Amino acid sequence: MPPSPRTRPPLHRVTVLDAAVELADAEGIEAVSMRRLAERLGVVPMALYKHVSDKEDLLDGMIDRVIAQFQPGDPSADPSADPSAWPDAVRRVLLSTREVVQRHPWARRVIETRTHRTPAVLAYMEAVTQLFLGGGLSPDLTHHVMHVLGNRIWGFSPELFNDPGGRPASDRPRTSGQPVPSDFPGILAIAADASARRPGATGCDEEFEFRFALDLLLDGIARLHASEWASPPL
Amino acid sequence: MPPSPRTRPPLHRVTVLDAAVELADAEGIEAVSMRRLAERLGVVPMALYKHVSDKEDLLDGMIDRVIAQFQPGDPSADPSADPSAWPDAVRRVLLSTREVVQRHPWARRVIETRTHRTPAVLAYMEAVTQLFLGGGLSPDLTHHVMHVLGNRIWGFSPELFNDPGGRPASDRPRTSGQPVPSDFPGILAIAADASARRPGATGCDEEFEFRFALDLLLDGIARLHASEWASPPL
DNA sequence: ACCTGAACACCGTTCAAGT
DNA sequence: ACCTGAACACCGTTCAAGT
Repeated sequence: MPPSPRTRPPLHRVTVLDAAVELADAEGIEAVSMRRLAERLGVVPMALYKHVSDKEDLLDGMIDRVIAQFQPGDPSADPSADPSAWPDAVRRVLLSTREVVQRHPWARRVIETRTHRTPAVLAYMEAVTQLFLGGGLSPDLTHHVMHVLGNRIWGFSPELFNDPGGRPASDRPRTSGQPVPSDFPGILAIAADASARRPGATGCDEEFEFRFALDLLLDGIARLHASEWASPPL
Repeated sequence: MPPSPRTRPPLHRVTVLDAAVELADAEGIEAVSMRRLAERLGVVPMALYKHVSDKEDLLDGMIDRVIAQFQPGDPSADPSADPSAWPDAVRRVLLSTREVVQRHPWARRVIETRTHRTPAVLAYMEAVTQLFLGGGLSPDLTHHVMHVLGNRIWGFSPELFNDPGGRPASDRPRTSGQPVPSDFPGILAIAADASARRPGATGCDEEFEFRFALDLLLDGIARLHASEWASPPL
């Protein structure tokens, strides 16, 4: 039986979000309905709407809770101390990311449908961006690298990269809305570089990014093939 | 007004699937419900169930119709004639794939949720596999390459690669069910090689594949960084 | 063989009302 | 401030019935 309203502590946003994450872990994302979630919390469905504005907001929040578990890299290691250390640092970050995503198998698919840049998403992107910039990569190369990793590894949707500057954006698509806050210097540096490079362009050139990722892969594969490939190589 | 049952030609599976694709293109995948689709076809919702067994089957069929548009490569070019031509051939295939996926923006996300290996999916994978094998890549390297491309480029789910052999598979996950038909020699060669290499293993080592993809990317990025990177390089 | 009608068990979300 | 009840407009799917 559900706990009586008198004994149950009042709901908070995190309580709701974490219960939703638990439910998705246990029974899959398609089991996460407002009604089932409310039932699990011993509450009537409408009670949830005090803590999330609608189901989109619930999903945004669930993803935030997952991304909050990502290790944004070892903060004790100063990347500029040893610029050549960035590949290992990136590898560590992404392998720990993968562990989190494996614990929440529904997360990647949900991340792919999000077009909002929540603070948690921005903070994570900023941390990874700093690894590359700190390693001496140019803002331009870092930008492309974030696209390759974002799309192919995390599942970030391309819209997430659109128009991070604070420009007019009157007829922007349904993406996000709010500009990048100023405490994400790496992301801002990349955005500034991109708009300096292609002045008229808002957002990114998806065609170019796709070809970049593809050629990067094919080039690597060709080299593996040319050398005497024998598994496992890594 | 909907056409009268007398004047409307009888529905066929393709008619239903193509109408669903059109609807998804026009109003997004979330607009594709059995009821809205039926309405668009001038028919009562239940009439659709003669042509698709349920909504999963509808989505499978829609993806089949999209994948059927993929160009499986230029069949007039014999890959073994010029083994070094495979990177260009792959590039052409994937760029044409991308054009199709761009025309159906909902497709990538739906593909990611499919775990069935429909004949169209198999035929496409077979064609790409043959490009690599024909270029002289080992079955093992081809296998890894298909994982990298499948996951990161097409959105194929990892389950799609599981256990393609015709082994017992009594307690296989909910994936697929039917073994690979024998007219996909490239896929079978890869599967045979994989199970010879890791005898006990059923399916693939996701951890290993992930590290493979990641290291391939990081290695490529490091080299771009080391050389004097200046965009556009491609 | 193909389609229909009524029904069931679900959804997300509104509004006005309760404490 | 937080939760509830009743209601609305949707879902996918069943079954038995129609032509």
